[in-house]
Amino acid sequence: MQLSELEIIRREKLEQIRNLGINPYPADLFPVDTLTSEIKQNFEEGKKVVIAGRLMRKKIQGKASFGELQDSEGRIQVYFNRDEICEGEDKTLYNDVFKKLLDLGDFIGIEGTLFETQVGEKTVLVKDFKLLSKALRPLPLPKTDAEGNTHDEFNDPELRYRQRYVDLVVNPKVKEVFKKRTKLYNAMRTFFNERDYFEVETPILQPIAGGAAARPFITHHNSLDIPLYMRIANELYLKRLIVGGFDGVYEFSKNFRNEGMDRTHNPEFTAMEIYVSYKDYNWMMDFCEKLLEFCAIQVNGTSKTTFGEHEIDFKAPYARVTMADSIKHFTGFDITGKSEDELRAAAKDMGIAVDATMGKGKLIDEIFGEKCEGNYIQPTFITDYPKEMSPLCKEHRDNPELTERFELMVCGKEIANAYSELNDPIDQRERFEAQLKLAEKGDDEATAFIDHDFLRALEYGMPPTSGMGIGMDRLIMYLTNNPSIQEVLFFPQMRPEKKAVALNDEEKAVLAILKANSPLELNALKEQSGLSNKKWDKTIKGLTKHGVAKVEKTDDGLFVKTA
RNA sequence: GACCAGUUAGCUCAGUUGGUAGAGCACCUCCCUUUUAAGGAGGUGGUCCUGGGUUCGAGCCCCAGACUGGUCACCA
Repeated sequence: MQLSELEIIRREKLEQIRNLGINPYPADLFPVDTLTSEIKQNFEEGKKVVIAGRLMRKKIQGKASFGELQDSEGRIQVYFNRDEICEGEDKTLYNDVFKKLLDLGDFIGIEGTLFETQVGEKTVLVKDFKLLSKALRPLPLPKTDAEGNTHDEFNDPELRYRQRYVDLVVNPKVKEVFKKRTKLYNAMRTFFNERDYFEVETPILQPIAGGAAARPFITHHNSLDIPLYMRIANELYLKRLIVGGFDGVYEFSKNFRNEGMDRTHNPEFTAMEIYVSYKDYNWMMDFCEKLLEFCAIQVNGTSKTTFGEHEIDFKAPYARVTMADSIKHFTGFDITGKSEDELRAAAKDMGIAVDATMGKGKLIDEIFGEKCEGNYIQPTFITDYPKEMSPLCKEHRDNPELTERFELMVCGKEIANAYSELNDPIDQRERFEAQLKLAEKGDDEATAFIDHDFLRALEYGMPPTSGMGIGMDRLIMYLTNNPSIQEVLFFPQMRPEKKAVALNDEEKAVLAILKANSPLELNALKEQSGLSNKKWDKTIKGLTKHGVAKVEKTDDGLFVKTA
């Protein structure tokens, strides 16, 4: 590995620290008793504190210095005075360890007392400090000026996502996003647990990837010698638990879909799914709007949130519009009672690309997606979806062409999807068979396998149940005003960083000679390689460049050795 | 998948018609005992994303590729 000048300097300092008898990575606990936030909130002149964190600023002014210590809560100014730290004659701890050997980013522990400087900055007067962990790589160091402008911000998205640990250290706003994410989870758990709904865990490795239509990741179990799929949804398992007698179950489900990536799609993402027995989708709408109002307030302190140019209010209740009314409102076309051909002609008139394979449901869905969906900025329930789009949803009590389904639209995108769950096992089997036929015809949105065990469960009887799924990543994007899913995932999926260093044939051959006999005199190696002058030159340069071989000059001549 | 943009020091970025690669911060040396994005003086640091090509000469022009971001398409 090629080290930069800065990294070499830090490694040399590490050696010097060891030479002073200081362990740069001590094992023993450090008795932290205060966080920087507590110091700021309950400031008390002269109070003794023990704090720890990264040294993030170091301004040496001769025999005294200011610094900044960053812990999990933020930063506090620290003041290093030579004679406070070194009471005797030996000033090594200040002059050498602090001034020369400590770098920005190093973890240190500090014992000190609180005071305010002449300009009124709350500060820890350092009485003693201890190196807790040496940082060998330099951190980027954004700075904020008096007007709040950030200079040299660490803002390259590629570096930020690939090295999220660095992003979190130097960009405090990033940490806030993830704190809110966890607050959202906690708020939901509180809301559900208060109602005695039961948090469960269901299989991620599934023999049939059911519950949604998406391409799964496939893997293989060696001792069973069967394929297994990473779940694309957990719906069918939660319903089995309702069959088993739980009144309400929920799960935060990491789902995996082997599809394209963009700023709203990551191959793994989180859905919250909840199923409650003896309820229907009307009840679930009431539940959903109360839940989201509660969550927004828990996360942001208010039901209002800003997303891009929009201000959204999650305060309940939300408007409820049937899909037919929505289409009538935005296109003037009434879909009720229309035949497939009439729908296709209408869609075509609206400029929507249609083809002969599209059924009624698909046509309606296209019209809605094209002409209506994007208009719903404030939270709005769209209800009563066409039957063929919803194979797990109960038929509408008033209209056999529709289902008892709603989606919650916010900023033109779906964030929740809910049904009165289909619990008629015969109907369910027929819907699965219909899906199977669609899949055989080549519709890749249709589910190609029938989960017979799920049908068996339904045959034992599932109570009337309403279920809902919420896209957690999308919801937290709204609540933190982030237009990209990568900003709300700690470690978004990225392409592999680098291809492995590829050596060419000459380089491989020379390396093989060298490995058998290292170090080797340079000219001897050259002769053994049998390469022409030019080839040799290129090859040895390539090897040193890749850091696999090293040329050293001694009094006896030039020697090559493996790195 | 298509199109557009980007990739230069640890970080953020300049880089003129193709002619010895720059700044700020960071880093190193020296001075400085209540400063605060930035005290003073001096200095070090480069795979200009990779590989080809054009050229006397390429960070810059041409071709191919990698990665990233954006828009669109596809996909819940």
